Amino acid sequence: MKKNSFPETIIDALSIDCLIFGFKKNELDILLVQHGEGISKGKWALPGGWIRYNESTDDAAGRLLSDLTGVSNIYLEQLRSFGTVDRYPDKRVITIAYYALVKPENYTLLPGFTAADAQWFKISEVPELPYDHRTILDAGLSYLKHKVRHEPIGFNLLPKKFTLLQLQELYEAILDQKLDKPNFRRKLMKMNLLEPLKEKQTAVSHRAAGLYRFDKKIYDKLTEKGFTFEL
Amino acid sequence: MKKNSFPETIIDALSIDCLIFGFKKNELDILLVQHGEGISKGKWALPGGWIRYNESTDDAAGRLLSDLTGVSNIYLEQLRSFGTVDRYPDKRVITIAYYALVKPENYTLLPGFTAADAQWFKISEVPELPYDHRTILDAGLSYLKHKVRHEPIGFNLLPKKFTLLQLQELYEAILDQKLDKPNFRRKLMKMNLLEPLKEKQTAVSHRAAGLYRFDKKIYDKLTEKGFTFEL
DNA sequence: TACCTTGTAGTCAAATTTACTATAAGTTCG
DNA sequence: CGAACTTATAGTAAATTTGACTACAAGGTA
Repeated sequence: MKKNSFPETIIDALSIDCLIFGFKKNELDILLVQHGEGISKGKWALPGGWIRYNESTDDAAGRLLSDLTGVSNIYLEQLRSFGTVDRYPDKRVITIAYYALVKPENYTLLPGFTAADAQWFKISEVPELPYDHRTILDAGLSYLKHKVRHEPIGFNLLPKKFTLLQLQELYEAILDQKLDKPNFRRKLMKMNLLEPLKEKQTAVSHRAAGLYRFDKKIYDKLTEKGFTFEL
Repeated sequence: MKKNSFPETIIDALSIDCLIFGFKKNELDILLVQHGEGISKGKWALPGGWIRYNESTDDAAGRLLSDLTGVSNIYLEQLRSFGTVDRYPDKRVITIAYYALVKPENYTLLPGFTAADAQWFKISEVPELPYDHRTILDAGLSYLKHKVRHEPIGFNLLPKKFTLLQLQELYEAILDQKLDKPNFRRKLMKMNLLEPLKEKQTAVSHRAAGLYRFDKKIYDKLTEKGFTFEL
């Protein structure tokens, strides 16, 4: 194919916007950046950018994400594109939205970003967003809510080792409903999806819970045999 | 916003491709068109086209669909975009894939199309497709398989009035598995989603089955009350 | 040691699923 | 006409899953 001679050249009718979700203190968070210029100056918005001629859209989203967090092995998937005529002022831009799930280990932003540039917000405290970013966020939230029940992606929001209660509280936050502890526990355990570690919680002022790990290899093996994750 | 002075101008780095599904004779079908020019000349491919500056991507997909079928009230939704660097030869083009579900009533193609231009293919008999169209088709099929179990969209592939067996056979074709007749029937009926008509099948060489209709208003009302379709 | 808090096991009725059997209502063929 | 056939529709019963609980264990704190 004809390669563009300036690989940094971008496709100007098409952008990427990222929904970067995190989970801490039993709250779902989202990472926003502050715009330095343009009519949305000073407003918090979804981090985004442009696609270069020599990178796939997936790569472009990955690059933007790693520019913010410095990490590249983060769960990242396309949501869908948003293409109404008037979504962006001044010129026609269609955007492809991606969503990412970030573990607490990767919560720190790349040095160079200050709290004035990029910041985690609780979902319930997201400020007014420019363009159609609120629409994109709502679409992402509702997709997350659905997806988390049919695929084991929630683990990407927890540390590598976690307790069953942490997992339950994650689900309660995303699905926005209380769950019964013994029943939740039993359901998960019956799936044979979680690998129980020989470790326990430390530094807690109550009986320490056992730690578990999610192993994608186990999940893939079960899936081959016809297992489907449902919660 | 700055309007483009030539509304027919298209965005040249971005295209639309449509997965148009149909269902007949217990087989899932897809509509393909034959390319008249370019390196894919003579090959059957997904119908597609370009997005104009003054239309949303949804509208562009609707326009392409109605150009083929002459009908505009067809179930149509975005799948997702495909944006690898090399997916299209000669220049960088990212495509947004849409999928549509077509009722038998709308199976006839618009006059002007001959069998040489556009044609329904059984899913199991789709020829080799150009570019990444096979990837797009597979993504659409797997999404359809998932979606049909969680939302009542299958009805868009059946005539307005249908029997329970027709519905069951539709599900069997999409999910690729046999289902138990009495159990399938009971499950559907318990949802109170299907409106039984006072009519029966005609011109069948066996006991005529009752006809049913899917009413989106009923579904919306149930959904408000917390009902979720699951099969 | 008493008393919190959270972890983990177990119980049991209700609801749902699964795998069937049975019967009804038409058609077709001899 | 009636036996054979096909599909429709109703029903049944065991097995499994869900939902709402109770009970007890294992720490830590005062």
